[in-house]
Amino acid sequence: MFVVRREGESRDEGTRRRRRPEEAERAILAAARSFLSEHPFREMKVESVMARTGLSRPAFYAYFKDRYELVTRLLEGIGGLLFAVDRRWLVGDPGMGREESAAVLRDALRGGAETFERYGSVLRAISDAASYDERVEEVYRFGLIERLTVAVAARIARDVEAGVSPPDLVPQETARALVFMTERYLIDAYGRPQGRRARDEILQTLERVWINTLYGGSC
Amino acid sequence: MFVVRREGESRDEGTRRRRRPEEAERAILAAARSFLSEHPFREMKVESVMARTGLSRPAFYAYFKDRYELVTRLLEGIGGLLFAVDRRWLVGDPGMGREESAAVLRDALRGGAETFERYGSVLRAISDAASYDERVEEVYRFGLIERLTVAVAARIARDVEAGVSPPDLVPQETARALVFMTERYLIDAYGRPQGRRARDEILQTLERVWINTLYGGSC
DNA sequence: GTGTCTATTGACGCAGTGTCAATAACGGAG
DNA sequence: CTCCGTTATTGACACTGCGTCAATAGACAC
Repeated sequence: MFVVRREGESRDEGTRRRRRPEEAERAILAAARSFLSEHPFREMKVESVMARTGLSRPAFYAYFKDRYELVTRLLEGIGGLLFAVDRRWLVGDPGMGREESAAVLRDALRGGAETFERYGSVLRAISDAASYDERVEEVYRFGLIERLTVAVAARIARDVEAGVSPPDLVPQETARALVFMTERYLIDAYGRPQGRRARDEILQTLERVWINTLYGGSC
Repeated sequence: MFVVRREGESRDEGTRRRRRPEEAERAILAAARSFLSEHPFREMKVESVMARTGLSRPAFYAYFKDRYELVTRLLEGIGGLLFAVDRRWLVGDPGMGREESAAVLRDALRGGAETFERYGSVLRAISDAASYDERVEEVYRFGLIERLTVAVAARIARDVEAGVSPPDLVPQETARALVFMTERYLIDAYGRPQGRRARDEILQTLERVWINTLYGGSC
């Protein structure tokens, strides 16, 4: 007799299935992503993630310390993306002048928005988890958001220095305000299963706030 | 013999203390405020709040359904303040022109910042709790933040109509972005026990973003 | 003093967590 | 094909914090 088994299919009663550790870990991460695309972080119990893997709840703890470590692992890679898409503007030379600076910034914002469009549910989960757990807060708020803020502040400082942006701008504070706005606004737009709003209006609005603040008149 | 008892002092072994329901409720609310001025919401257990009242943990449930109802009650009153201080700008007539609109907006932002300076720890707790509990999310995100957004959007729409703000502004989206920014930025600045930053820089930054976005050129 | 009302609490069951010793699937050696 | 060591997996346990309820005991009226 031959018994054909497909991936994830349960076996005859009373038998287990054994995977390579790396494979199980990836399965758990995938299960978490899948769960978060349907439910908010507050509903993510270890049990409900493991139900999507065919493994038991205790197996989870062989791979992750707790669900906070799990979401932290989901952030890996995504965080880097946010820097990557912004790099051209972040490290750019303000010598290019207002018009070109604004154009490059526009590209960076478009890239950021695309990242949120793709990974919105995970980013929303991390942002939520940051208020649940000190270590997630460390990684997200201080490791990612704050690092982005510092990079943006440095660029703003150079713009002020070059006379492209008005001199009464406080780079560190302005950067913080703009980064916070972008984070919250994009999570709101793309972080929920249901309500995805008009892409053009979202980008147009972000561009307007950033560009008028940095490259508008001193009014 | 006379025994002098001060408020909150424990009595002889084995005796209880009985208060008027209203008094007990106020004591619990005060204990929660006090706790939140020292610890983040994630550490607020029913037990640790009740420890500050001299009452037992189960007594809590005679007054509140759970800790989420507790923080919701803490928001009452504060939410109204945020509307009150912004009222002059929110209901104002854009016929006054850019300069005066900007001046009134500046006042509104100052008022909002003062509210956060005073109630920062509670507002931070509510904002955190909103990701823990659906009902808090309802009250805070949709009841307060969204209502503010709608009011701001209405004012922006009038500004656009009057030609005070540029015509390519999307009122609803712009309002959302600005309100989110202000909320997160002020919670960051005033919501933690430790780090209160320079008041002037904070206000100057908020003003700049709002005013350049709404009353700056169309750039 | 006696009785009534109700604020208060000890004790319970529950949900979800994190751990560990025992189990059994896999893979290599013979 | 069989044996055997490694280790992925899990049943069962203890623990934390929650929400409930019947029983207890202050306060006040008479």
